Amino acid sequence: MAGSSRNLLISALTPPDYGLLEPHLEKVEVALRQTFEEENKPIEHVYFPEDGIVSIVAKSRHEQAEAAIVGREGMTGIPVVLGNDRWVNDTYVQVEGHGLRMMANDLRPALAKSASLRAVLLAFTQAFVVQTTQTALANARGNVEGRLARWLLMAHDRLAGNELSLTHEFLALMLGIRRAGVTTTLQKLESDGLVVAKRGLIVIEDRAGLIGLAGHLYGVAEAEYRRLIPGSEFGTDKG
Amino acid sequence: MAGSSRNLLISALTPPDYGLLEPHLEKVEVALRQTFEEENKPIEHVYFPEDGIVSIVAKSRHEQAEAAIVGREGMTGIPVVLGNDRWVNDTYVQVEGHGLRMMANDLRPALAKSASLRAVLLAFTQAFVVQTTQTALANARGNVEGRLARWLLMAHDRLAGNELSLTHEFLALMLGIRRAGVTTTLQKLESDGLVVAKRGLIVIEDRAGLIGLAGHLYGVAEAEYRRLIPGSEFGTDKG
DNA sequence: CAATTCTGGTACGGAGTGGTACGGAAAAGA
DNA sequence: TCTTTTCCGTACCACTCCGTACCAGAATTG
Repeated sequence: MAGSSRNLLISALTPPDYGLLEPHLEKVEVALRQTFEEENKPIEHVYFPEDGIVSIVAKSRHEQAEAAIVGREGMTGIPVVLGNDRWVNDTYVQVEGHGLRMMANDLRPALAKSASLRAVLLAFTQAFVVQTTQTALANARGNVEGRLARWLLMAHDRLAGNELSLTHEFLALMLGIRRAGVTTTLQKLESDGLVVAKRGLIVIEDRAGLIGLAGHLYGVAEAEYRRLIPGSEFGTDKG
Repeated sequence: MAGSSRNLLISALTPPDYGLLEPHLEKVEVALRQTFEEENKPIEHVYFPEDGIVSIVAKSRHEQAEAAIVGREGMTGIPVVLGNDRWVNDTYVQVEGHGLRMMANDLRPALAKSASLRAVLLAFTQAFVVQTTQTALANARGNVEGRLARWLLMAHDRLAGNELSLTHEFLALMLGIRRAGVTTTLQKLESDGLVVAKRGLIVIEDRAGLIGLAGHLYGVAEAEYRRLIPGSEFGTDKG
């Protein structure tokens, strides 16, 4: 409504709330693997992506797996919204892009002042929680093919085009599976005409086909987001 | 501090905040499979367990898997704390017990009034989010043995004694695995002296041994809880 | 242009798990 | 007590996926 940003949270703010944040928002480009949050380090900035994808990764010793991804529909810095300054998850850029950044210390007083700002950011927090619970479900019940299809769809929702620039190795790390498993599964998808895979690049060709493969693993979190942040058609369309 | 409840959130409230809630709190017994939250139905009550375990289950069509459990360290009704009235996850009693209940409609004005109440409940929300992300990690990387050990430990943290009354079938549903897988894995644990399993009953015998089996899958979420809700030794001790 | 690193294709054995099913023992109900 | 239901022990097969490894082509660096 107010903010003229491609970020759906910013654009969902009322004019007064946007006015609270606007003086502190800074347009930034973010590079691959740039880190926003690290285990038990104070979070300095929150980030509202306009393009690109950020991964929230659950860790434990040397094991890791992605719990959620955030793009132009959301923000990083959930702990700040929840009144804390850190958590144990890592948050870093998975697909480079640009967006709006502000200091966590500037967000805190704005949150304290405006209940309507809290409402929007806590609504997104709920959508985020649902996404992590759906990831837990997908990891428990889904096979590699379905989980990969789910990931590609979630990435597709958050990108401007159909091209996705990342390596098999990184994708395997996110899904918690073998790199070779990503390779062979992508070949299967490619032979079915759903994607085209090149070195460091995956092109989505048949979104409907991917939805069929992902089946029930995809859609619940996206519908919850649309319910919580009305006005956007996130996940139903491309843009 | 204030509330004389076994529930750790209630007892972490300041006296004024406890005073806000106390007129609305109602002591209740909850029975197995009693439901607090269902997909897209308005949440009527929030519940602060004093004993027993509540499961938060992510669903999608006919697939389901547990995303988190809540006992006397927490509460149900996360969507209410986040300013909404429903979500897509089911929440129901996994191990019967008792606790304190209040109407969601009575919690909302209290949350609006008291920033310090919000702070406590949002801090728990963060601990809850971390638990779901750790579940996603465990489901992605852990084998059945480790995931079962993790579940038993998390249940043990939330129960008064060492006895856990539930069936293999139900546990399998929660972990998203076969019922037969639960049976054979429990036998393995029993032959190692970690648990004793009877019909509809599991007795924890060797907590340290279970921690060894669960390895890195257990502990991160519990440490985050202790950091966020200080004063309790949740997870480090029994009681 | 040469050397090195990165990335992806392929292969093999094997452990783990799913799907399924049957029967018996324990508990609940008649 | 008898019947029915619930719950658990066990078994078999199939198959997915992991761990690991090697190599080749692409990209990057010197």
